Amino acid sequence: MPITDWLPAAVRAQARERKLKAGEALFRLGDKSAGFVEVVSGRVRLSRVDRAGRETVLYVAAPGDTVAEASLFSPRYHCDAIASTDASVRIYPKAAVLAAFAQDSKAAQGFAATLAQQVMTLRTRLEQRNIRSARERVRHFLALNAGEDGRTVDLSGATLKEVAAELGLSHEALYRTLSALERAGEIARAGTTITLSRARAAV
Amino acid sequence: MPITDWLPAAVRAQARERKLKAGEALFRLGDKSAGFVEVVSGRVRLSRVDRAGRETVLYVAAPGDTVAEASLFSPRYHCDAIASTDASVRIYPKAAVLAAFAQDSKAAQGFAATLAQQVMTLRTRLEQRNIRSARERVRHFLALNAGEDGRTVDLSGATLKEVAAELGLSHEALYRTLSALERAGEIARAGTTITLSRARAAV
DNA sequence: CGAGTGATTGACTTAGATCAATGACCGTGG
DNA sequence: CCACGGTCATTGATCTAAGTCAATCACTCG
Repeated sequence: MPITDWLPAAVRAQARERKLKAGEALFRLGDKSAGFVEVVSGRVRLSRVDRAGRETVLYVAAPGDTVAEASLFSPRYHCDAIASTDASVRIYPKAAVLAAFAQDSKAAQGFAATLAQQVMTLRTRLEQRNIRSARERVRHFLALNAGEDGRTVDLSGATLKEVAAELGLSHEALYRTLSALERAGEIARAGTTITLSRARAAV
Repeated sequence: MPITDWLPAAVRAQARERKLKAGEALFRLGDKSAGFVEVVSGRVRLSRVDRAGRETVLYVAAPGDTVAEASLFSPRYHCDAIASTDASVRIYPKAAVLAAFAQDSKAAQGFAATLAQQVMTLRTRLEQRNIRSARERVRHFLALNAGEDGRTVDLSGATLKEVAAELGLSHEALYRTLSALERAGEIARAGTTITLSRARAAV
């Protein structure tokens, strides 16, 4: 869900760019919230540090991800944001965003729609993680990512390693599972595309 | 995030109640969207059925959960909603909700805030699932759920079995991990409460 | 032409799932 | 008032799927 889908150009124009060195903090728990953030390059992790000094990672944002949307409605940040690699980000000032929402209810709806969509996607992904078996997990993934025709999955743009990470599997496990499915005749692979065979064992 | 936190009473008053028998569909993919849904009792699953007739579960909603928020912004539902048990739900009519948002930008913001909060929670939960080791997973959970003092986790209201499900562990694994942590002196347990010991090995 | 990365496959190990059994509680119906 | 059925909490034994380590091949990029 690219940010351009819902954020009015007028607001986007007010973004502040910022470069971060690996290890540098973008904001810290308790800081006054400046706005929400889009990661342009690098990785930024959100985390909390407990009394014992131990860091608990909440999320690792990759390019294209946005974080701290909730800070729009809160005076302070609720966790730390730290660059895991050299990174660059865009900060969308809270005041500008909220003003846009107040004036233009379409913009607010677009924002809500994007968030609702994300909630759905995340719930689905979480559901996926409840599946224990690698094979079932991969089937779940393929079923959900099949294109219009319901039987073709196009991976172009993502490496299998990335898919493995999304599935919560080691890349080796994914390779093996895919070959097993292929050997079993459930899928056929051609380069960047996977085709589901119609003949499927009943569940 | 209870629905009363953000949905204006005027809209709540317009909810339609509906009872479902186990197996009965609340809506189906492609149906015109009536509004979003709060599950009052029972379980409702969201799923899709692929060409081969195989059902892929996207999410299982329990009492208190809301589903199909995104349908507010879409003319049709994008999946099936089927009662897994006898269930009752409340449907909040789209028109009423959207009208409230248009008139009262506070309501729209409240909605967005709730969604943003959920996105954060879900991302965190997903991050948790990326942790392979049961022990680390439990530590992550405890660190995130520690109360104000940063070292007390109160489980009242949730059984350990429920916690295990949330963590994506078998309940046995959770029991064992907790006893191991206790034996190791990392935590102390007293009935429904778990206390983190300050003395923690450095990471 | 190396260096770096993805894709793939083999061998080995282990953490956690699964199956099982037990005790503590709790409500409830006779 | 108590026996009975149900659920949670807990622990033991066993098994296997998936992680980890490792090696190879194909590419691509300066």
